[in-house]
Amino acid sequence: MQPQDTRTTIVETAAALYADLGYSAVSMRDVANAVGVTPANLYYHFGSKDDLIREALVHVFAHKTASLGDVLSRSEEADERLDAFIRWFVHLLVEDRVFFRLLVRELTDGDAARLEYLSRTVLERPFSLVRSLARTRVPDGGDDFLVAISIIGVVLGHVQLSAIVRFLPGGGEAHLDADAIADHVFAALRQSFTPAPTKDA
Amino acid sequence: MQPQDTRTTIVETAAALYADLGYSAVSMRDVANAVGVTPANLYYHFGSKDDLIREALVHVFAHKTASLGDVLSRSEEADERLDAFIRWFVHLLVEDRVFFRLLVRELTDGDAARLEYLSRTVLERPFSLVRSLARTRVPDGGDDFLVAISIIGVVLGHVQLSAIVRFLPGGGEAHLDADAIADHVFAALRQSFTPAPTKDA
DNA sequence: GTCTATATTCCGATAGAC
DNA sequence: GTCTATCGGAATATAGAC
Repeated sequence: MQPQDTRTTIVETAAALYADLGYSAVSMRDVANAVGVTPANLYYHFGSKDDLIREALVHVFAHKTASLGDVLSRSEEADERLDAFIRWFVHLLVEDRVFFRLLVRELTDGDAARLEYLSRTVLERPFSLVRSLARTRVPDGGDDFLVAISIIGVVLGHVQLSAIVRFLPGGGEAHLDADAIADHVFAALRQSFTPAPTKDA
Repeated sequence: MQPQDTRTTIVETAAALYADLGYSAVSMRDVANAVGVTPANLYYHFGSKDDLIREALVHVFAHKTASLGDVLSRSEEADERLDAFIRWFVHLLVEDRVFFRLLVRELTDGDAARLEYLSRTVLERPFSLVRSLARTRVPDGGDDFLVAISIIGVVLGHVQLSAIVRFLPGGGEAHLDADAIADHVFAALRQSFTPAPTKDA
């Protein structure tokens, strides 16, 4: 975070506040106070609150999937690639709280334009990679699109439900560990999307 | 919605607005205008905005899982029970938009007290049922708690990602149908959590 | 039980000095 | 580029008439 230009500090501070509290719960005054400047300063750098929100989203989401290509290019073997993706995605969601929470907020509250932007910039690339991963393991008549959604969805669901794990019977700290989640999801998906021996063939 | 007492109308109107826009984005004026009364009237029925939010959540979540017991008691066979749960849960999330969106909002923004309440009233019961379902199919050394989280999480993830399905390559209306999602998730989970033939045994 | 009227604080946003 | 000062309106909430 070192000393950097005010504009970047504002964007990063705003993103963290929006992730924690939501857009409408965070006023321009709140952001200004957290940064240590006056509200008027924010209006010098950004035309409106909506502009600041948009820039904060771009800042957090941009280039977030850049490393995925490298992760997947390390192996040609299907299981290893699936494992690598799951581990990468779980760690991203668990460790980058701002990214995870803004992602969920956008899935819930984003308008069509922002959702389309989000899809193109952060999700389309990993989604296409996951979908081609899925295509090699989907059973006859299966839908590789839905398989890809399941892979992404089960990871998202796990991280989201971690908010109540400690309130559910049998839940404990061990179920919140990123590697434990990744291990479990990989073991499940590996079996799920490997064609099983059919009984009537 | 027929003519009913003002208090109930306020609660239901508020719940719908909170689900769509979020708590802080909806003012007491907004709720009052939507109901057709004055803001002062809301403060006759509810002590504060937080009280109204709390009552709206209780109204939407209470007894929401009452029908699950009946659904699961119709069969003793493991696959049929898993299928019945998945179908019931997918339809609940897809068809009750207010419930689904308030559930996601609480998972994201709820404080510990509200999350504990949410867990007890809506999630603990289905969770325990899913967990006992899981216990019969989890492989040796598997964690039935994480299996239950996966089952609930993949359904939640599917419905949540439906917001961007139309923006992803290959996505279409067919992938938004509740029964199509339920069919796919059941087929996937059935294989995933049935012990597969082990190679080294 | 619902209203009018209002107190007080906070909101997004702008003008203009430095 | 950052500030002080402020505008007009909207926020939560209350007092008191009907």
